[in-house]
Amino acid sequence: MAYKIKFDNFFSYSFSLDCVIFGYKEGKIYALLIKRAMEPYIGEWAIPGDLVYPDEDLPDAASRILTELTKVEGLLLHQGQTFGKPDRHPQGRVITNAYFALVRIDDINAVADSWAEEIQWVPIRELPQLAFDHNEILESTFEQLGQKLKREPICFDLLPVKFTLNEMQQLYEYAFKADLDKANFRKKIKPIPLISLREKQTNVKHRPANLFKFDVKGYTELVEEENYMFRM
Amino acid sequence: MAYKIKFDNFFSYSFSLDCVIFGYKEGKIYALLIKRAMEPYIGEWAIPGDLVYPDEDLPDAASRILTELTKVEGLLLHQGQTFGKPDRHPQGRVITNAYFALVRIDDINAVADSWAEEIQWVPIRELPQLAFDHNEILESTFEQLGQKLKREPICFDLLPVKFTLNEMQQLYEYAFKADLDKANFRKKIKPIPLISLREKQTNVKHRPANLFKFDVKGYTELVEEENYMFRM
DNA sequence: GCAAAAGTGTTTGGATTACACCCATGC
DNA sequence: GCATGGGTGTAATCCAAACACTTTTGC
Repeated sequence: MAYKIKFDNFFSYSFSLDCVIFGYKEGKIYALLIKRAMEPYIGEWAIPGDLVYPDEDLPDAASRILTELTKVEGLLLHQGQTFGKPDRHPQGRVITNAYFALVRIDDINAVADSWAEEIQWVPIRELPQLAFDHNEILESTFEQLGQKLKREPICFDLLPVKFTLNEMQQLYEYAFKADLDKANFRKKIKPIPLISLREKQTNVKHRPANLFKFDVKGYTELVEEENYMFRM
Repeated sequence: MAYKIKFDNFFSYSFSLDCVIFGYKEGKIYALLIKRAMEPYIGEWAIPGDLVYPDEDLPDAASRILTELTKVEGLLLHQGQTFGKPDRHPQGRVITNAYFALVRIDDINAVADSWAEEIQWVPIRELPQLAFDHNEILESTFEQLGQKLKREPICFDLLPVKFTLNEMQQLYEYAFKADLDKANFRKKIKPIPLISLREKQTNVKHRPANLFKFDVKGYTELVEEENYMFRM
């Protein structure tokens, strides 16, 4: 059965990469969407993506897309699912692989350029109808983000460098669609090495919360020396 | 930046699918490998895989490969990672997606045909050097299997239909490279709906163990009616 | 009886839960 | 003072680990 069709005839596929950019703000997780400035699906909202260049490795293509859109460099990218329905792209057989990046919304200044007419941060639970099979891609990728939030300390890539414990709690509440008890949440995160800054929230009309930052070095040591496993 | 190169020039990639077939026997998890009967890497051990046909969806291609090799049909297939280093295939840009299937070793009778000179079940922790980047693919896929074994009742796809609790325990011990306490293991699986058959092991030189089978209907009801979550 | 593995019960300590209470700030 | 969230303590409960013990089979 195999290889009945001449091997070379198979070099007629295209391969793209869709880069889901997640951000977090005021209790909601957002995805960065673009309004497409080109066919197909011109004028519709979509995940930023591009074809993979002939000599480009997949993570490099994901970095490139992220950097072009947000000017952010050097971020860790996570591979998601691959989508390849024969008819998913109107112009031919294009298989696409989702990648996702976690960014601090306030640190980046995404601008629409040749990519897009317009860009927009949309709460992941309030998505409009998207181009291609991008609703499916985004849902599956968010699901995977949820899995990773449980076992890797990547919430700190979404939170501001200095954050309050309540901001952290709300991130998990949104991701898992669950209400958490404040006291219990704080007991649970006790083993995570956080540096308590001697700084407080400002401009709040209630008792200001303490600011923390993630202790990357302490975390690495914990993992290496005491076999610590992050779990939420 | 985007689309500087003419779109059509991009339709020069090929896309393949590698289908990792996992089986379980006597305390070890195995993968089914083929000895390649064609170039490239002729004569070397590899994961069975094939190019995806132009009008074929990815899960269909995975099913096709599985069926051609093992004659087993209708199994659930799980998507794994995608591998796309530009130089991973000597004959051009071939991006590949791993899929994995779980089978009962004794139920299938895999035969080498046009695919392969020879086929072999190899314990996943004792792999030889493989063709392409297949060592990397297999390790990543086994890692993913481990993740799924923790949160989905898929161990029953690997175990014989009638199995002993010790066989089940040993599967988890191999997957997680850990020794488990018998009494505690049995307490842990208490909530999983198993049907205790009125049958015992035969041909053992010690007290024969009771045989069980997974209660699919009971499991589905538990999930739907009581929001049960499988967890190991 | 003995070896080998099946199968079950008890104890203990640590984690999770629910809930109550006090604290600091703006107005 | 009061509203609003920040921040902490306690008791009850559940769960997991450690370990001991009994049972059933072949030889």
